[in-house]
Amino acid sequence: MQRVSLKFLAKELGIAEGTVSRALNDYPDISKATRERVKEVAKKFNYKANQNARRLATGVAEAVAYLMPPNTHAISEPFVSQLLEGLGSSLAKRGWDLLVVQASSPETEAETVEKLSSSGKVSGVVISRPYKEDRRIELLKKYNVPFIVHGRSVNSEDYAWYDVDGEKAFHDGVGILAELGHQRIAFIGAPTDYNFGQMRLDGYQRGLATNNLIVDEAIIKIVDMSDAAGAMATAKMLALPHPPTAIFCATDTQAFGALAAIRERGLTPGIEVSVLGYDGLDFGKHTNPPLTTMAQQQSRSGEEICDMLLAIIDGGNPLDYQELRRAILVRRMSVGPVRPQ
Amino acid sequence: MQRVSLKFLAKELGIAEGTVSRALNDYPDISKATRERVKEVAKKFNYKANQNARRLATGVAEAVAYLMPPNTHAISEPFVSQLLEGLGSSLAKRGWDLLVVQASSPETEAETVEKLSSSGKVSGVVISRPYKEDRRIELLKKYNVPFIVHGRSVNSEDYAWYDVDGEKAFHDGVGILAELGHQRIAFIGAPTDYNFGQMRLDGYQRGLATNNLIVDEAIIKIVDMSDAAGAMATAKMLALPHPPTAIFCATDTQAFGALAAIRERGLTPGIEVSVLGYDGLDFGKHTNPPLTTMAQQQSRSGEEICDMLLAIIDGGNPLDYQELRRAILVRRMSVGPVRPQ
DNA sequence: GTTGATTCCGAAAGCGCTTTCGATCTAGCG
DNA sequence: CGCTAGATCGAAAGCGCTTTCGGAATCAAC
Repeated sequence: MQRVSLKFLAKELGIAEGTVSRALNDYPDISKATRERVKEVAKKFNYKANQNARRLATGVAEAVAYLMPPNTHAISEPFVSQLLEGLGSSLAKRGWDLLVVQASSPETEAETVEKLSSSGKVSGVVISRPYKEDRRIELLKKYNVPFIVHGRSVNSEDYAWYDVDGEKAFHDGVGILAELGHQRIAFIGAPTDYNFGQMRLDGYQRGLATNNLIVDEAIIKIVDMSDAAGAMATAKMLALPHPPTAIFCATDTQAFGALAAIRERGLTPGIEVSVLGYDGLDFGKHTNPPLTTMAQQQSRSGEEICDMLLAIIDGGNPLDYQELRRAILVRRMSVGPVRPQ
Repeated sequence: MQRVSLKFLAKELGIAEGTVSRALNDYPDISKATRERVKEVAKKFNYKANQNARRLATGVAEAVAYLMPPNTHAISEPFVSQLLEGLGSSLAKRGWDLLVVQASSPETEAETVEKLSSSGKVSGVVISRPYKEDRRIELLKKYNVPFIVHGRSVNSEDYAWYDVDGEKAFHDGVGILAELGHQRIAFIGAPTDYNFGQMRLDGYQRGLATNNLIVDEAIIKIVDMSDAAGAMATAKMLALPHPPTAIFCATDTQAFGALAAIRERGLTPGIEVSVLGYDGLDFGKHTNPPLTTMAQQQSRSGEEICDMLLAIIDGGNPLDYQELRRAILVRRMSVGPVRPQ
């Protein structure tokens, strides 16, 4: 099959290559007549511009990259899926491409970012779940690539981000539990080198203070974000002489494990021990019992992040794009009033 | 920041541009001495080749696209996530890019495939969940793009695919249920314009025949692949004068809904009504009760598909790459022996 | 009929890289 | 010492597109 190129069309039409290009791109200095003629022939031969040539010539990539979180199996996490979905559909409207990039290992991550930045493959990038101090962010700034961080690092003043206020959510969540009479509220947290892990812990602790509850390190566990880790942490805490009456988990997945561990011990989650999750996974509807959790209000984050990024690519000031969203409570069955002993 | 290009390096080194390029690409006609000198300087200035120029010059894209299933919210489905994850990591090893492409609407899907094929953006594509007759497959064949279908269409002789034998799985699943004494086994299926939907239905029906069970259209429902649809179908069937004692669902998500509907009616899934799912979602561990389901044996499908695709891109014959995997039973709690009336 | 402004298009350069071809230089050999 | 075969590298063309620049043609106006 003859590759149909601009040259081919030009020959076919008997006009110059540059003219064809300008006609296709709606330059004003091409008469309506020839423009239409060109477009017609282009359609007839099913012409599609070679993107690589186009990108090389214009210098714009018309593509953005999503840099996968640095741990494994991240994409299986629902938040990544949702984000990708939003990004993809927003980008598609504009005719841009979405690149999904995985650093093969944590060590090559910097390399990956550098390559992404300097190779001209993308016009912007979005990253998720930053560490407190995140090297990727520094690199992105250094290379002057438009980017959005989904989440925030500790110093987040000088770049664009989109985040949900986990600190506040955990503070408020403790309040909700306290109001139900819970005095011993455990915390199952995520690694605190992730900033979100730290912030949720901070919120939890501030929540304890606000409600005049004592901090007990024995019922604060920082573990992996898996159901197994959540289950193990829960089992340990339930075996304590003075076990918690409520458990607040940094992620829904951990909470799923917590529910299982509670049942495993012959107790009923939501009655004898309350479990509060965070993430708002749909799937929580189907756990036993359905999981009460904190969720972002509306989940158009992918689209919103995409819009922010495109605005910055178009010359917007990154500092104008820092969005903090609130989490709200999704009431299901895993949280209840404290049981009188 | 001065963009460091080949020209820049050449000037810096005092040698020709082409020589630098060949040195970097390990051509044998460059002396070891200059090759090392070149690489050193390249590293010093942090040179990264402009991918667009490179792709234009070589004519190879070094990228593959994953074409999202044509319905909405597909990426949230775990199978897509897993697939993407496998594809991404395999590609990363080779230094290739993964493009995630969404057709903005079903109508533009053909257009999307055409553009993908003709624009030189990718060297190969993978698509999921084909229809019985799938236009995308025809286009891909027509444009002669290397591709792998995750799943199969009705006529699957002349292209490469990777599939799990759903027909057999459903046939065998019915057998498992029948062995437990179930005589009225309902089927909640997926739309049969998807070939997998048809095949699972076929398997179910053949399973009935094998076990000498009668076909009752009242307990065969083809619905959307959502928990809500599964719940609604289940509720209707349970209200029948002669309700099923077991329900076999085409997807785990539907099965989640089925469990809910059964409980809603005051019955206990796994005791009064058995539910068998299909997909092997991890999450099924956490339902009430945990979901028994059919799953692919090992789930390296992303990597395997990637390897197949790369082999075809490297000149392999697509017909050598047709892989059929078996599903196996994951025993949990939602399936039990039939209850004597 | 000349001038000036417009409109429209052709020509050509250039994006940054790869790759072929041939020139130069060195070494080996009779 | 002359000749040939390698070993190395420079030069240049080309990938397919965009975009600037200027020339030709048309038109209006004096």
